[in-house]
Amino acid sequence: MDIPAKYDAAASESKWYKYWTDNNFFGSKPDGRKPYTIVIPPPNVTGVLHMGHMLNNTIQDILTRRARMKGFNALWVPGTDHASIATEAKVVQKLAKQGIKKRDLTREQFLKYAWEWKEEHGGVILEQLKKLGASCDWSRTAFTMDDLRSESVMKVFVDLYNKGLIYRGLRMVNWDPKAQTVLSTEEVIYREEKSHLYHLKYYIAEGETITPTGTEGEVIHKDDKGYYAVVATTRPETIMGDTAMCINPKDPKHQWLRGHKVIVPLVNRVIPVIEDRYVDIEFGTGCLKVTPAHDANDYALGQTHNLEVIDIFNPDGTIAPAGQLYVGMDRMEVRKQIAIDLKNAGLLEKIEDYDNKVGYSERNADTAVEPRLCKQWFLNMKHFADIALPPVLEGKIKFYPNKYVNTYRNWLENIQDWCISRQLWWGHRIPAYFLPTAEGEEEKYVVALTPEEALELAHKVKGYENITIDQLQRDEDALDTWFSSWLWPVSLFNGINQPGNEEIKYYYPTTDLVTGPDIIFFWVARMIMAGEEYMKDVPFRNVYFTGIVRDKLGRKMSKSLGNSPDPIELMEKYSTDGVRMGMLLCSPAGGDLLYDDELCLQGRNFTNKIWNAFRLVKGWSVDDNIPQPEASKKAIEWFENKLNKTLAELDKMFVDFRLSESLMLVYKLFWDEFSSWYLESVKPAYQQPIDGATYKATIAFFDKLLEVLHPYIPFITEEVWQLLETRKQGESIMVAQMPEAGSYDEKLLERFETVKDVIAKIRQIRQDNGLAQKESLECFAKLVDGDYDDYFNAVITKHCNLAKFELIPAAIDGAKTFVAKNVEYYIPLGDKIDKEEELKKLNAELDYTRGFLASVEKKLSNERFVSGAPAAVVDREKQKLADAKMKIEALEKQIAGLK
RNA sequence: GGGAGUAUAGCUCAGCUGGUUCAGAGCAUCUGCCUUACAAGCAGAGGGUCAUAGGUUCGAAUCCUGUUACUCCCACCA
Repeated sequence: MDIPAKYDAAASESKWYKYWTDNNFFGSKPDGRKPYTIVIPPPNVTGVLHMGHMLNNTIQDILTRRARMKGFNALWVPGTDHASIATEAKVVQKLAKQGIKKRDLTREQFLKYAWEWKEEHGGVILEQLKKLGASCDWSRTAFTMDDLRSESVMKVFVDLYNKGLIYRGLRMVNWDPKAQTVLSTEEVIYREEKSHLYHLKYYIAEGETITPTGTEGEVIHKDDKGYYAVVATTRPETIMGDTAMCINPKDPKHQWLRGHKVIVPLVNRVIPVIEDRYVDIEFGTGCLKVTPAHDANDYALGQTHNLEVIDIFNPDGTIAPAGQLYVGMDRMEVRKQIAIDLKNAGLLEKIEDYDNKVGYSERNADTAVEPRLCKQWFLNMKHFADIALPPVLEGKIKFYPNKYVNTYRNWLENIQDWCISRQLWWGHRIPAYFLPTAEGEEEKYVVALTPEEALELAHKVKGYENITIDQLQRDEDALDTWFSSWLWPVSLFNGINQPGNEEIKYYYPTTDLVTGPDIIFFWVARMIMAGEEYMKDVPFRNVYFTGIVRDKLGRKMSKSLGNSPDPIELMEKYSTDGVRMGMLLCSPAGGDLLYDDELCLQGRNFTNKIWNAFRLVKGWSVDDNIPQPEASKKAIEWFENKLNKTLAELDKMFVDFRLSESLMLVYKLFWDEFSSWYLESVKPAYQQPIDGATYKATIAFFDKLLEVLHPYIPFITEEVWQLLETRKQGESIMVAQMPEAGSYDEKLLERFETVKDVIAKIRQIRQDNGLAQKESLECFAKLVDGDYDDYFNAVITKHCNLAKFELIPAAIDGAKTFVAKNVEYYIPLGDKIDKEEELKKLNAELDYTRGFLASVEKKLSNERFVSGAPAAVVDREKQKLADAKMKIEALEKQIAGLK
């Protein structure tokens, strides 16, 4: 066979991916085997692959491929998420470029554009996953807005409404003025920002007289215009909505204000001074302006003190007519302008610098969220917290790393109701139908799957017995995207629409979930809720939380920093296998990962190593008539044991999701143990044939190694596996059986470690004396104590090119010498030996050993140690003592001999 | 403000219930080698008061307490 010197990754990748899909190796159907199931965290349908996806999906693919090879019926279900806000924003943006405004379109027209966009850009990310080698069952590709999923969402909404768990309520919610929709509390991220505290003068209303109360520490402001109080605020633009000023009743500074009224600056509205212990006396001036319509805390104050609510903002964040001033201006502009106007009016005392935390939309980082009072749909979360907490606390679901259990519990124990409605069109439209009502009358609605059913329900409402279907007004709002994602593990198997069907029974609960900790609340927790609610069982057994991919300086990867490499380019540069390895090499279990291109290089170098080992083995000619060399026989026995031990260790690591470590383990197995030790032990001399038995064993080992490596680096392993032996059409490493860990002899492995030590020392002597490998040496062994272990001598002979390797009774003078275990080794080099140098070395070792002996003796002479420590520990120390004494004796003899 | 986590070699990390995996791995560095599988390589070497101060113990990287630094999550004082 003609083997190219270089491995052509690109050709191999497309060839084998096609081969796998052509043979439907990724497909899964329920059968008699045990299932292994992963559902993909659905990426945004219009998204592109980033480094986080690379990591996440590499891990999922490793788990899936390994399970498949372990004999499970492995299924990895792919799909995409409609990502309501993000996608709608993109579509709006695109339309804006064409001069089309969303508000000029009907819902149907807009959705037509949105679907076009989805068809055009959707699925790119799935193609990219294919390049990564993802072994998803593509025939099952789902979309959160496809028919089955949509139907599931509707059914669940109606069901939860009927159970009384979904309700409609007027609440202070987080409003995104750019997307013009409400957000859930989880969708708001707070950022520290350099801001200002504006100190504003609120004059006491005309006619009010001030009498100091005489309280110690009282602060009364007065100027030529009268008495005034100072309010510190970060948001002067909201003063038009002020309906009270609030002080702490215990605040000594402001006792004089009690019971008075003050005038809102510029607006000139007279508002009461109210008292509430909520106000922090120490913060700012201790005076708080209360704007019930635009701050959650102020709203709560307004409720207790029965304050008027003046909403001064339009949905887009501009000032509404109710604000009276600055009508039509954007809130941020108003903030600047009002500061100037206040100053000019002498109403601004000062401006202080202040670090403030401002909420932003998670999906829309440049627009500050505005607290706003409006009517929305909510899901009662108390019930869901109650059913979702036990499975995690009891260990029915395991989190890796475990620390997230705390995070999870904390969230569930302090949960707030979930605002599930969004003022968007791209999404699942809420199946609620409003009944016609008179102006000012309370709203009435029914919830049903179809307009027809809604009409039936409406007819049962008193006074609506005769309305027609046209009079029903369906709610314009869509549902939060996560309201469909939370059903994912159930809806993918149609478990909502067709409970108890064959697929849901077989695949549910799924096995592992791989995702980022950033969506533990958004998604993981809610899937557990939905799973428990609808399947009465957990949606998955294990959740593996990946870290966040950072650059090597520890910064988050972001578009704006430009420190995020393009995954596709990486795969082209380092090969897909190389990048997969690179991702995994830097992902410690439970920590963030500091990504560096160097790691992909290391990965690519590894595939090259495999390729070269393959070239070596495949280059051998086999002669069944020559006897098997002793060295080969022993090396095979050793490697067999080594392999079994490693396989056992590997199994353990996978149980604990220690994937990065597992890769390092097999990396070393292949590179060090197999290539450097095993192959060098069995390698025939140049252009000499290899015996049949050794060849067969070597191929078998190689085979197994490839199989073990396949989940990590699927392409090169398939390529080499296919070439290593004649394979039948339709065979593939990805459906081969994963080698099982057999028994192994720990003692034998330890003995071989000594062998490595001896070989290394002889190599050192060669190097020190400039002796080429071609030049053969003689080596003599002298037993110091115990039994002589010559089991692997043939291996030593082979590695070190020894012409003679014998056991002798007495020391040899004037030879290079070293001690390993209980044997002294002598290598006569004639006059080449440098006595001075040798003595120096031996003396140094002698000194060290004596020091070591002293420390052991000290320990053993400590009676408290001897009596307190377990017998086994004491025995070990005694053994150390004996070994050291023996070694000292041997060294002393050698030194004497040299002299 | 509440909580969680981390601190071990230049870098990234292992080191579980204290004692032979006790000071380790990979990468990087340095020194030899173009030795017919592989220079994208081979053979070696150096490098750490285990953040810090105490404590428990015969014995601590490991357990406990304090301190410091960093990271993350939650809450949100205008």
